[in-house]
Amino acid sequence: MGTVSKKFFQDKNIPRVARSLLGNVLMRRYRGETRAYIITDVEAYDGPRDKASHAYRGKTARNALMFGEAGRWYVYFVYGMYWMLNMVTGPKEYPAAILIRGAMAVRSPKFLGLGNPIAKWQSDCLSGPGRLTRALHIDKSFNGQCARPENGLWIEDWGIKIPPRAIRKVPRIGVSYAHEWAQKPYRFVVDPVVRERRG
DNA sequence: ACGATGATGAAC
DNA sequence: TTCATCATCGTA
Repeated sequence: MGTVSKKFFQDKNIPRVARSLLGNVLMRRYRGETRAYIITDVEAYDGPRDKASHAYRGKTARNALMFGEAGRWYVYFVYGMYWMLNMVTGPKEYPAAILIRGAMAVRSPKFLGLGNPIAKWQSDCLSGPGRLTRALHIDKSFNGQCARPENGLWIEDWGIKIPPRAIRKVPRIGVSYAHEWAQKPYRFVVDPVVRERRG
């Protein structure tokens, strides 16, 4: 329970960290209002050999954060329109990050911390990394920030457990250029059907 | 299936 | 300095 700290993200097993992030809660404070989003869709970008990763061709001005300390946001711009929200993960100098692709908005902040089953929360789905950052007003100003409440964007553990059979391991999106790495099941999604059934 | 829309990085 | 590409999305 409580704010997820740097230590959680320092694990060298990046796919494992990505998977454990499902069910954690992305928190956003914007113009005096705090909103909560249960993370349902993530992708792991794992180390210098991952051909799908920005870090594959070495350190550059854009990706330098991926080589730095875990627990900071890595936010970059793609396709002339969209901001991608990533959490820097892994040991220092090991370039890795987790892209947050989807979440469920918790409608009623009154449920904060009550441990209600996930199915009983009235919520809206945010599907797609570009839609998510647009909805949360996330832009480059978060790049390099620590994930802490003071910075307006952080992650909390509410003790929500996603049953293993509700998690689909599938290939990552939009990385067909990555050859054999494109097929690796580094995307973790909470299956919406199972999510409804189980609660 | 394709266009919007601009940063990035590699080539020249 | 040019140029292809891009961890996407909305419309068709």
